[in-house]
Amino acid sequence: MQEAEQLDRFFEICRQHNLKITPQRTSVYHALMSAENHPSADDIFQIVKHQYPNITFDTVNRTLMTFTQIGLLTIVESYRGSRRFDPNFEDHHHMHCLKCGRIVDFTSDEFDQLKAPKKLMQKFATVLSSRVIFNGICLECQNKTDKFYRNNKS
Amino acid sequence: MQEAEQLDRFFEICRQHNLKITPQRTSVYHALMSAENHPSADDIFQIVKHQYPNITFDTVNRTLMTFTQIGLLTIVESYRGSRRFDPNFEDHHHMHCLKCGRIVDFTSDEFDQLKAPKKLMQKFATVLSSRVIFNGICLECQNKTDKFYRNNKS
DNA sequence: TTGTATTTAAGAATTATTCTTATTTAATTG
DNA sequence: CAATTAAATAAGAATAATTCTTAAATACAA
Repeated sequence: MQEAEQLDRFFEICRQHNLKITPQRTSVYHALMSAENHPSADDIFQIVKHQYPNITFDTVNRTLMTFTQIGLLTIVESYRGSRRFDPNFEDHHHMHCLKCGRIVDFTSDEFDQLKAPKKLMQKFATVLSSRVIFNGICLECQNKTDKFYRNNKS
Repeated sequence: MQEAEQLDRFFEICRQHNLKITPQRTSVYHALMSAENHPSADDIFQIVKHQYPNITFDTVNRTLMTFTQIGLLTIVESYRGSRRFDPNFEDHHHMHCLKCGRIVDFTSDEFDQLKAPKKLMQKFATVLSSRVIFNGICLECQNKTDKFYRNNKS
């Protein structure tokens, strides 16, 4: 999607949810689209601060949570550290590095098709999404000597 | 495994890692074995406090992190809230309720067999574990009217 | 029984997130 | 193009979760 189209889609979705289109919100959305995978609220805050030096972390974080509520984002599963967001709605799966906390996306048609067992559905009314997660050690971390918790700090 | 056997295994693993067998550690281990699925450090703290009223949260939490390092536990993936632990090393998978944050275990021979795509392995030296995660709304939460973030507080 | 490295309790510090309140502003309407 | 008003923001305090620092206590090896 082109940048202009993306912005139009953003404005459209805000209108659909009666959210005012403020410069701050637009800037947060912009930062998100340009951010590396799975940014934290602070990552986005640092970017937006360049444009709006007076913006507060709370505003950025609240905006991200609002975006999550209206379906512009999801929150990524993690093992600790700060919450991380994901604007990528393409089907995809995650590999976590247990040393550095990096989360790498990958795609798999096979994994996209997995269905929840029927037995499980007796406890759950609705399934909204699914994901396959691998945990391991990335190449960069392989030679580091630091100890690590089985599931480590991000 | 019987309770006595479990304790013996615990002592054995502590010895292997040169960890002293303190009453506090033993109590934390005990609480873990009796806890409901995926307890938080505070859940365990509340249990252990009955036996050791002077124990601090820090001791319990540090002990749990130590147990994680020596492979007695894993940390469960989550979308927010406090860290949750899992002493269950049987292969299993998770369903998260996005409203109440409950995490339900389920088993699946099919899911146990999933292999990371070869392409991914160019970025990762080692794969240690994998899990399939479903997100949805549990039956109990289905009729609640509260708003919720796409991925909600635990 | 003694020595010592480890572990603990206590409390302070840090990190992440959310709340409260007064002010500002987007966007609707006259 | 004002005036109105509900929504959004900034600022700072509050809360929640976790980790650090230090001095005292203790497991256990010798």
